[in-house]
Amino acid sequence: MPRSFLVKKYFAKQKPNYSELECQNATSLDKYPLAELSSTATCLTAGLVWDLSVLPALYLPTCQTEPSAIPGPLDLSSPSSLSSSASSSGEEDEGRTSDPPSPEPVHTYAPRQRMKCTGTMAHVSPPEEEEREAPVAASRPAFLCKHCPKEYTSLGALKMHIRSHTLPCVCTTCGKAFSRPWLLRGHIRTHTGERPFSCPHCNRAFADRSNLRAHLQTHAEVKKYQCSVCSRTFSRMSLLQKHSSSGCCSATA
DNA sequence: CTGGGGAAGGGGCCC
DNA sequence: GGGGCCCCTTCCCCA
Repeated sequence: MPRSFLVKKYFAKQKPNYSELECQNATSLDKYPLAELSSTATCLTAGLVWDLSVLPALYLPTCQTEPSAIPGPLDLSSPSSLSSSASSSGEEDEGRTSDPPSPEPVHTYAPRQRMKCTGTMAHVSPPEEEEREAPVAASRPAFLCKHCPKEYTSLGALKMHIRSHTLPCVCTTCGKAFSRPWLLRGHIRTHTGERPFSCPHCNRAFADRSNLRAHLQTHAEVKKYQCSVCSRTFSRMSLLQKHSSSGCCSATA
C-alpha cells in the first residue's frame, strides 16, 4: 500500500537554516557528485540536540490527528548541497546534491504519536479537474481536494497534490505509476540498477540521494537522533523510536 | 532485536 | 503557473 501520509509540515514554511546548523567548515561538501560528502564528519555540532518532545505541541497539523509531524532532522549538513550540488549526475534526475554526512545536530527523541492523514491515493485516476473551492472562512481561500480531505491555500499546491491521486507518470517497464516525473526516474533506477550517489567513505553507491544521506549517518560519529534519556545516538529516527519504545526512555521521556 | 538499505510519497522553494 | 529539484519521512525487508 502506498505510503500516504502526506501531511503538511507545519514548520515547513521555512526551510531549516542549514547554515546555522552546520559547522563552519561545512563547505566542503558542496560538490557532491558522488563522492565528496564525506569526511566532514567532523564538525561536531554536538551541542545541538533537538528535544522533540516539546515539538508536538507546537506543530499541530490540520489533519485531524496529532502532532506527529514533527520536523525531522534539521540538520542536514547539507547546506552545501544546495549550493553547488548540482553536480549530481546530470544524467538523471537525482541530480540533486546530497550533503555530507557530517556533523549534524543531533535530535533527541521523545515518543510521539504518528499522524496519519486520511488522504490516500489508492484509487487510480480520477479526473482531476475539479478542485472544490471552499469558501473558507474569512481568512484565506482554501482549495479542497475532491479525492481526499486535504486542503490547500493555493491552486498550484492543490494541483500538485491531485497528481498523487492521478499518478500521471507511468513506468513503461512495469507499469507502476507515480505522481511526479522524478519519482518515476528514481523508480526506473530500480530497473536499470543505476546508482549515481556514492559514499565517499565506503564507496557504496545508492540510487537515491536521501538514502545516501541516511547511509552517511552510519559513518558519523555523532548521529542525528539522540535519545534524551541515555544520550545514545541513532542514524534514523525510526531507530531512535524503537529504542525509546523498547525501554530506555520509558521511564522518562 | 537492532541497524541499515531500498523504495517511494509529499510539501516547499526556485527557476 | 508549471516543472524540476531538494529535503524529509516513512515503510518494508534483510543481514
